[in-house]
Amino acid sequence: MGRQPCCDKKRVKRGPWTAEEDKKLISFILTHGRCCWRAVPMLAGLLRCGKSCRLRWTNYLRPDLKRGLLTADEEQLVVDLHAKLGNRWSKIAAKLPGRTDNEIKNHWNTHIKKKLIKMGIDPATHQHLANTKAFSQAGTSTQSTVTTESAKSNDIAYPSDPKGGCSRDMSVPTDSMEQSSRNSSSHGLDPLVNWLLEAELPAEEQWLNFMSSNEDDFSGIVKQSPWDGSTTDWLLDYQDFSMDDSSLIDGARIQNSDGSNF
DNA sequence: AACCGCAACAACCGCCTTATA
DNA sequence: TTATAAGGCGGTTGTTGCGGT
Repeated sequence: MGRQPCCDKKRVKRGPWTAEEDKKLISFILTHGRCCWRAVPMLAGLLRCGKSCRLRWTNYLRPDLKRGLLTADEEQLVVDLHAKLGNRWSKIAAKLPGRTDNEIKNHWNTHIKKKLIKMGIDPATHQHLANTKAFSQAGTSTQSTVTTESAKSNDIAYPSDPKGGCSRDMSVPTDSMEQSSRNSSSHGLDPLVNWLLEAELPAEEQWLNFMSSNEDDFSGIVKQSPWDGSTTDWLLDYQDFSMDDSSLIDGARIQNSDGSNF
């Protein structure tokens, strides 16, 4: 007996979400909190797969999401964490509040990876591409797995970085990353990275938990949700959008009333 | 103006893990 | 203990917009 599909693919809508669908989903979750995702489409009046709803909410509609490109510091942290954790995007994302695994994964693949390659770093292993002529001729260290201290510029700082990145012995073989992540004190990570790896950051669900326990009390949501003062403004703004207003989808998406992104 | 190639990112797919009956 | 449902994760694909020709 095979696994059942998560939804009837013939009956669900696919592709980009419309503003109206977003509105329905947001409205539903604001009213009921997050419950069983499989039931959400039906209850919210959406012709979408529950999984699709979850993804849309998690990666795009959650009010605590930061929008826009990763900052240099965030990018640096991603590199450091990736060196330790590998492609565990959800783990990495957990250390960057307001960022999603999908966002980080995309940013890695489109930006960071290229930067590292340009710098002569293998993005997979975080080691210098030792066998490339250019770097071996330049006398670059060949086996140091690299992470960094801090990013003060847009460039990722790496040892032997021709642009002058800082150097540090970070010889953590990729294969042992899992082990290293369990015992981060065994090597010389930044205190910040260590702390981030060990600390349980506040869960984004906190406010949702609150919502779940106060489903009938919207005043409470307005008082305590991360939307804070801009909450109602945003909701009003959102509801003012025309359904055909594709700028909502294509542009900076959801913005505070002062124009700043969430 | 039209076409093409590329980059960016939203969304999907399939597998894995976890919870529960 | 096992089967199943549901959520979560990571890899991949599809769409869109932009710059160059």
